[in-house]
Amino acid sequence: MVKVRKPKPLKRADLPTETVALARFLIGATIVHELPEGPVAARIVETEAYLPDDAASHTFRGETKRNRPMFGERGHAYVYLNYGVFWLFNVSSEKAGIGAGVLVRAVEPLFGVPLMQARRPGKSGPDLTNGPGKLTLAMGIGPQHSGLDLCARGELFLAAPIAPTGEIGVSTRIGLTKEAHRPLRFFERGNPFLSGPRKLNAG
DNA sequence: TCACTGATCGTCT
DNA sequence: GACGATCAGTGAG
Repeated sequence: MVKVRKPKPLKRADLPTETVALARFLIGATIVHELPEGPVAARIVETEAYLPDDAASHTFRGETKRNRPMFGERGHAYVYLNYGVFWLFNVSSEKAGIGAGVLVRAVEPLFGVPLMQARRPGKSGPDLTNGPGKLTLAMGIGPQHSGLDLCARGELFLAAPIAPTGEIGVSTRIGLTKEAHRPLRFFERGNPFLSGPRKLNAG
């Protein structure tokens, strides 16, 4: 009988206290979600940093009811509705009182792939999770998780990498109209689950 | 492989 | 009342 050890949440003390450092740190880390149907887990392969002085960030104009989680201690979830259609998943990244976060843009499924496919009918392979709206759909992440502590053993949390992380590439962020020139997107080079145009993934 | 477009709605002005 | 950290589908080169 093989015992399967459940992954433990990352300790908050292990997370970098600065947004760009955290965005890099999270590449390769694991997202675990205990769905009612069973557990799903995935490896983060692409992130974007949204800084405190960043006009592209939701926190730029100050704290509101919606973006409050981004002003919390690092390691909390901020989930919001984008274009009225998709939920996007972020991790708060600085000390309490400073509004900043890291957007998770793409993941590589590790466990529970059939459950993910059930949530994205007709999709398979990279198409399952290679975008910020796709991965929340596949993994069942939604508004009910906004504000959740991802360093605590709950239904949704972050865990350490289960495999070595490849070389990290850097590019400009995707889909922005403001501050689009800043090199604040990070990704594992060569990973097939990356989002965005091919040329951005060369860097 | 890239460019373009419609869908859709909570949040803030 | 306008906007947006997206996606899927379509059509051109």
